[in-house]
Amino acid sequence: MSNIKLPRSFFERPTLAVARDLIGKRLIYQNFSGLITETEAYIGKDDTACHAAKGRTKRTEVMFGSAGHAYVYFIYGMYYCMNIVTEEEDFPAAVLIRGLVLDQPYEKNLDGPGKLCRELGLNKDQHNGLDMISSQEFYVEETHQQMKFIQTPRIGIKVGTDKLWRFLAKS
DNA sequence: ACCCCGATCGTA
DNA sequence: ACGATCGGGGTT
Repeated sequence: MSNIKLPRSFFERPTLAVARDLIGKRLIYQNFSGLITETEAYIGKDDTACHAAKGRTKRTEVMFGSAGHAYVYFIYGMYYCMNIVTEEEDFPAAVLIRGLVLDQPYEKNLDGPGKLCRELGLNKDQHNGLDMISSQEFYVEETHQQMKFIQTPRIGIKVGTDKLWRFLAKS
């Protein structure tokens, strides 16, 4: 069991590679920990499904910042979704964390980005913009799980469904 | 000041 | 497959 926190260089890579490689890594938040089982990539201004496609605004600002920071946004009047910023500064991109299997209670499945944030208590006020590299209670850890995965179109969006930018662990 | 819609969820 | 839900992002 390695306790190696993923370094910023892990997130400063192409977003698709980060989204793929996050499958099977362990997300740590306070007393919660679990394996990431589902991710989606949102990549730059040319990706019409990406919030940053409309440009740099107050909401999307963190996506333009440095990699390894949390981008947490509010949606549907009642849910939060949590992403990790990727790539170089000023290139707005992030990986949405859509699925997590908790270690405790054993293999509790958080399948869905809203459920995941609700269960962990992640929200915009407290967590948007947090640096997941310098934090000691909110970060991603290396594992040596070799999880297989499949790629599919992204879920719940009306545009950009032509891209296979969703990564899902194979069970 | 306001309008409109959404990177969802739960139930059917 | 669909309706509930409603805050706030982006624009006026």
